[in-house]
Amino acid sequence: MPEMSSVFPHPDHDHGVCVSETLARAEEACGERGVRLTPLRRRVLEALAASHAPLGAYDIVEKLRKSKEPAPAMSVYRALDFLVTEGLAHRIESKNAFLACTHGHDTGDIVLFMLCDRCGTVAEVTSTALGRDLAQAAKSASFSPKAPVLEVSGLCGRCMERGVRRKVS
Amino acid sequence: MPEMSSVFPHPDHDHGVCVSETLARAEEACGERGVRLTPLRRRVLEALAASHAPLGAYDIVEKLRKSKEPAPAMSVYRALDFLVTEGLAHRIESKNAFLACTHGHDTGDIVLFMLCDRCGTVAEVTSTALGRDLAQAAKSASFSPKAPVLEVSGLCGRCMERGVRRKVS
DNA sequence: AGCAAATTGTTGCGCCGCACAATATATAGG
DNA sequence: CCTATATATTGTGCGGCGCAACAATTTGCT
Repeated sequence: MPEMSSVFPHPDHDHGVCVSETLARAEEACGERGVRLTPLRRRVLEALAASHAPLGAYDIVEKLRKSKEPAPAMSVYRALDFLVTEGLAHRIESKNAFLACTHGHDTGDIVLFMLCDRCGTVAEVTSTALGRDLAQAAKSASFSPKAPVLEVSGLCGRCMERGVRRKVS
Repeated sequence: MPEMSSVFPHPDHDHGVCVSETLARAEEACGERGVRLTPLRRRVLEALAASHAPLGAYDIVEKLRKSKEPAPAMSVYRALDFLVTEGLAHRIESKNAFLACTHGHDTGDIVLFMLCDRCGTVAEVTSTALGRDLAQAAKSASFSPKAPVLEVSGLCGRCMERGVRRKVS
């Protein structure tokens, strides 16, 4: 059982696979829980899944505006709320942006986001050690933790080697 | 050497001490670094130090508006930027709010914020274990970390015992 | 069809911060 | 010491983002 469950995606990989897999898992999860993945929510999740860099709400509004069925900002926000609540997407607090959850972890997992300042890509990793220390720190402070926000900005390996500035779709 | 360097402040302690000590350290730090702690910046820091709950920018604007020398929102934002840059205050990303740094840690320390959802108080703790695991996780992902954001919301011990909802000044 | 609940659309307001202008402060030369 | 120039700080106007409140619509169920 590896400590890390994921790393940075390669910039040239096939997004179609991520998108279809993410949507498939979302459909299934919603079905099980008896909540509805409406067309709008599906389209928002689709937009998120097509990017491994976090998208701002208005980035999505813009994407939808260019498509056949635009949606007002408020509706996009609500769809994002839904997706985050259902664990299908994450909110990146330090960027006020959102990210599709690409590898469905169980709720309760401790997730750490590494944000590359240059290419914008995000690695979503789970660390058991981090979770243990977090619990330990909370215990020492008599604190009962609920929603951990663990985000680190920096440079991904690829951007450190090459000086290239290539944004991921 | 304790693992944790600080916990939640008692709601009934003397804020005057926090404020004066924080300002004193700020004066000194600015003097050493050759940057200026202008009256406005000082007043903003003072407002932050008087509260152990994070303050939004407009909370501070409001405080200043009630005082003798109001300041426009933009100026407050700039003062906050300055304070954060100089390590005299922290930005709480998950709340879009700011907090005076009350116990000057060296730059480079890994800091974890525990935010009480009920009373709003924040505990600012440093964990060496957390820092080690964070570095380990980064290494595994070939990631070069820069600015860690570690925030956990939940309930502080005091709020868990009593059901009282008493906001800290 | 008819009703309750959920979802989406519309309006509006407050927060956030950029870009430019005005002012205050530091530095150099006479 | 005084002024001129560069630098740093603060003020103002404005546009974009985030979201609350209410209205309109759709969906699920009987």
